[in-house]
Amino acid sequence: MKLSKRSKYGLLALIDLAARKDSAPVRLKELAKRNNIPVKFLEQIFVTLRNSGIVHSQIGAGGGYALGRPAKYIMVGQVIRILDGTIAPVSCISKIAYEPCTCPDERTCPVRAVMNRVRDSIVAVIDNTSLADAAAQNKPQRQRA
Amino acid sequence: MKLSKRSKYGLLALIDLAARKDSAPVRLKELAKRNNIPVKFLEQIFVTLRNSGIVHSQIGAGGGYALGRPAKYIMVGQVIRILDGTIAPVSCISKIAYEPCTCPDERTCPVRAVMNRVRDSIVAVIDNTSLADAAAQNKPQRQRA
DNA sequence: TAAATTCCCAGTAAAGTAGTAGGAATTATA
DNA sequence: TATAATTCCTACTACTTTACTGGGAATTTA
Repeated sequence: MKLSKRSKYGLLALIDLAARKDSAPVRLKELAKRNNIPVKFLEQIFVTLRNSGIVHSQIGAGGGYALGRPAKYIMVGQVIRILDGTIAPVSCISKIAYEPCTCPDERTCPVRAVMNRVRDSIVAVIDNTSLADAAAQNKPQRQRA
Repeated sequence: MKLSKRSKYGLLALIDLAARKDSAPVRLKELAKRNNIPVKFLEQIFVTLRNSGIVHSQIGAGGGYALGRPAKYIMVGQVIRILDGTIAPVSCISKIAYEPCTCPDERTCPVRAVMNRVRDSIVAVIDNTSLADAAAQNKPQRQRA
């Protein structure tokens, strides 16, 4: 049930982008440094994100990355699916990456039934949380003692 | 976000046990065959389950495994934790296997915050579904066209 | 032209996953 | 008591995934 570093790093950097007011391109080096991520690894991650349209890039000196659309329209779930592949805990319930499993009868498989509910509950969170939501929730922390 | 085969196989076999009326020990061979699981692999899994008290075993001819307590008191979540380790998508929110992560500030880390909610939603499902529930829900299927 | 940046491809060490293999210990039954 | 059936235990292994690292080409700004 683990989130890969790819997704974790990707989300951290994207949320960092989302927290900015202007949409000027930000250098990868800066994103990496601020979030304590190996630069070359983040580079790979951002190429993938760019190919999916999550960010767009500006090459050359003074270049960098910016979000491809407003942060409130980029869902955490979408980022994870792009970077990690499917969300489904077992491949036999995935819509985008279905693969049959080895259980005797998929239609009555009780593990499949439970995992279906697990998947739904995960999706309910990550597909309803945008980068903007995520960026907002660490700033105005709920009151504390 | 994947469930390992270990957990999947373990759950399948346990739910199979849970679906039986009598509590006579069942041979591993039979459990493996019925659920299409490599015997030797299932053997390893059941040794772990036995060490955790989920099942108890009877050695020798005519021996086998039986649930350690009634199926309604064994939660799917407990089995997964035993076989796969922690549930938490990131180790920095795990109570049983906490490890610091690399983000600049764990207290305000937005990824951590989202993953906390993901973890809670997963746990809400798997810690409220017993083996008995799982065994029951494939038999009396909700009405179908 | 020089510096700064993204882009692209390849390699790699370590860990995790999903098993296999072989045999010792224990027990029921004939 | 012998035999067959079973669990128990340890070790090994092939494969895949993860998390990087390295080198350099292409592009743009100044």
